[in-house]
Amino acid sequence: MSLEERREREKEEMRKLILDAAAEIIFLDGIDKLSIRKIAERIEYSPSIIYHYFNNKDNILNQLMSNAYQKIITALSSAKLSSDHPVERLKDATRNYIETALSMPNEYNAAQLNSSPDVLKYTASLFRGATNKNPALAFLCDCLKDIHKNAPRSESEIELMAQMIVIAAFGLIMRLNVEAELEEKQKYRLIDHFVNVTILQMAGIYTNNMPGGKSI
Amino acid sequence: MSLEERREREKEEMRKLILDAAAEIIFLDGIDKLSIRKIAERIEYSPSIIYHYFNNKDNILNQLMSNAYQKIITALSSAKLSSDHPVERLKDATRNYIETALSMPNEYNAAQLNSSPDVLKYTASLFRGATNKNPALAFLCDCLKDIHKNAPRSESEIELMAQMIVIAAFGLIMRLNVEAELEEKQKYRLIDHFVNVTILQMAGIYTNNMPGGKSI
Amino acid sequence: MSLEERREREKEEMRKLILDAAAEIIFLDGIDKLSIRKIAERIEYSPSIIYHYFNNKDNILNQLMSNAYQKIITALSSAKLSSDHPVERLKDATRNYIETALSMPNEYNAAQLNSSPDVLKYTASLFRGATNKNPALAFLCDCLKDIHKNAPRSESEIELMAQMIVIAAFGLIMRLNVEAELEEKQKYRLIDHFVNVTILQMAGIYTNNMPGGKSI
Amino acid sequence: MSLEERREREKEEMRKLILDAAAEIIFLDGIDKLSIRKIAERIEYSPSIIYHYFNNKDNILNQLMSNAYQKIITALSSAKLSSDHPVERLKDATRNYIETALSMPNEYNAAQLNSSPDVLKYTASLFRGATNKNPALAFLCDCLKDIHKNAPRSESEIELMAQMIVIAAFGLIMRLNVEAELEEKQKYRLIDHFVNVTILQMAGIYTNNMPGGKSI
DNA sequence: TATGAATGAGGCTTCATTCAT
DNA sequence: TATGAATGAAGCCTCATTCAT
Repeated sequence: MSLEERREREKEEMRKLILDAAAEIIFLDGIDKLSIRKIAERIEYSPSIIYHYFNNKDNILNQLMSNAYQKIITALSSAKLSSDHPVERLKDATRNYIETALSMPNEYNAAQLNSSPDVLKYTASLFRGATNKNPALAFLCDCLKDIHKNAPRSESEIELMAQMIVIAAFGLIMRLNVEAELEEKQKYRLIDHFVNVTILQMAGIYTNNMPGGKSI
Repeated sequence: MSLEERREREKEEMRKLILDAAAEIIFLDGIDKLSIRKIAERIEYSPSIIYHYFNNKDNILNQLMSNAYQKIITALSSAKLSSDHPVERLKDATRNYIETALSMPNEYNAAQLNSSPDVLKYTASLFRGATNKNPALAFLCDCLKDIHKNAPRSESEIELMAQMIVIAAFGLIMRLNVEAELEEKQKYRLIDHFVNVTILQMAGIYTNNMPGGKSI
Repeated sequence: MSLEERREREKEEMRKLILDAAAEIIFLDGIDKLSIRKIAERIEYSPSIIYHYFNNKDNILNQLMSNAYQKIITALSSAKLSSDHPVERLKDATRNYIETALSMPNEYNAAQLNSSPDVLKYTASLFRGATNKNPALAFLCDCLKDIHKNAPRSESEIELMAQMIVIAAFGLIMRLNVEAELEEKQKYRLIDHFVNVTILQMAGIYTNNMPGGKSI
Repeated sequence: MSLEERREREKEEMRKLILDAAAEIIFLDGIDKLSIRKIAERIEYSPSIIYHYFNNKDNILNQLMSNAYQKIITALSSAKLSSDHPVERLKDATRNYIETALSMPNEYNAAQLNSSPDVLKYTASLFRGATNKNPALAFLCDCLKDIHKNAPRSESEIELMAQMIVIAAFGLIMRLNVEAELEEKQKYRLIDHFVNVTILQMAGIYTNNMPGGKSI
């Protein structure tokens, strides 16, 4: 079986090569400039060969989207051990998530705006019970439970809270990508406020008062 | 003048026909699948005639975007007079906004995800001082000021709050559009929670406690 | 008949209007940018009406070409009376011709490069006996005969001489138009040399020696 | 390598096929009627395949122009060794040049009337010092220097002379192409006169007298 | 006389995909 | 496994021309 294994491995490498090239093109030119020809050019093969590794262009795109999502999840989990205090963990993770997403705007947009089942498998967050399938939600729920451990909420309440946070973070990232000309300073002002204030409000922590205004 | 008037009316109708067709295509296939050819096919005219009514494809798109924008603004302002109580007004307006946006998903997406200056002129919300240019933000700020009239916040704090709300609403709408297969029930659960709880948290109203859990 | 006459006059005026507009477009944008629509725009009528005055675009073009040629001929004849001395007249006329042609490069090119019989009727210069049809040749032949009146050449010889001059002048103008980036100074150096030396050589006047080199 | 070689050869053949078709179209309809579609039709392939062999339409045109240029240069240089006597060489070369040009009228016209820098690189003849860049001028200057070696002229005078000859030859070729209906007999009469008389006059050889009239 | 609507052909070009080799 | 040739559909757009009014 060694031969077949090696073949499979080589095939896998080629697939990766193609996906990387595609990712680069998307990063540089945007998703609708991606074409089989451009991929072929970049990997220095002929366009036709790509069809040996993927059925068609959509296939490639879907693979790509899922991969992008994986990256973000990985980034998220790096925050898992960051602090004992759940609120700190929540803030760290959110900031991580936002920054990772902003570092690969095209893939993030493409993945998060893609409605194909292949991609939604990874990105869907709104259905009831999504926590069990979606690591980002799962992580948030853990934090939220921890935060409210003295006056426990129902699973359902916690999930809704987490979903609202995910939704809002998504909105922030998306608009920052769209309004790309925004000044850096204002960009970080918004992110800071989101992480330091808004999330905590959504997590049900803050009272009436803003946090002393110093961060504003 | 009757002749000329009738002609003008007919021209306007044709323009509307074209715009409707375009909207439908965007709705079905997404914005980057819109083409002059597809529009022509749908209205059962030759492609060239479209250039009789619009200078070029971008023209059509811009018209479409600004129409979408108008609809939303109209929806918003209908909430203006809805109630004396600012919290109610806030909730009404948000719900209105969300529902209007969801009623024309692809136009909304197209408008809100478009980075061209022409469109951003209407949709940009994140820059400092956006309140002065963006009616949705302006409306939110008015409510927020009213809500906090007993312990006034700075203009800047209020704007940030409003921006966070806009961002979150945008995130919600966007994800609902992407996860279009979501069950209706869950969809309205999320919207209700957003309008009845999340917004109020973001507006700095709610304390630690959820509102009795009745809406969950 | 007064009514019909007036109608005809008005029709003629419209035709002129159209031709003028066409000429202007050709002058500004070059001949292959000429279109019925552009003409219509310029005269502030609808494109269709143009077909009331001309059968088609080619018609317009042909009319235009002949007109351009007429202008040049007119310019030529202004030299007719310039001097008693035939050599001076020859030089004057040639310079006039060249300068008029250079002042309307697009029309000149278009007219002179057009092979349609309608235009050739005016521009053809090479056939035997062309002198009788072509005023430019006729004028040249007159000068040449005058110049050589002491040792008369045959009509045929004179015509050949004139044709060579016409050909050469045409070559000069054409290349100056093509090599439009040429420095002004060099441009006039070439024209001067052509008028002061080359023509005289072709007219059989000069001997071995250049004219003292002062003009070079 | 045989496979690759054969492929390359076939590719070259296809390129030639395309260029020939283009030349034919230009010959029949003029340069601004050339289109990818027409070429495709003529070679009985689909339009898109043409982009497999050339990057774009301009590419094809440029190839065509430079081929035309090469042909002429080759024709010219074949006259280089034709005779010891410089006057004979001058006459031979000129005749060669004219005949080569007339054998590919539309390519010649297209090349010589093209104002794009890419083409002018090859065809520009009027600027001061053009002799150093333009083989045709260079060849002429060599002859002229040789002819006048007993009473040398300045480089500058020689270049002007050569330029006048080039201009006149260009004018002759061009008008022969435009007046394509001219009788063969008259056509050769003009060429003969140009080569046997006019050039020599322009080269500063002939005196007052025509060469015995025998050629007329 | 004059118009606006409409078309079909044609302009360049890019692309996903198939197929023979 | 890999290639190059080839196509047909599609992208945007311009134009000459016709026709009903």
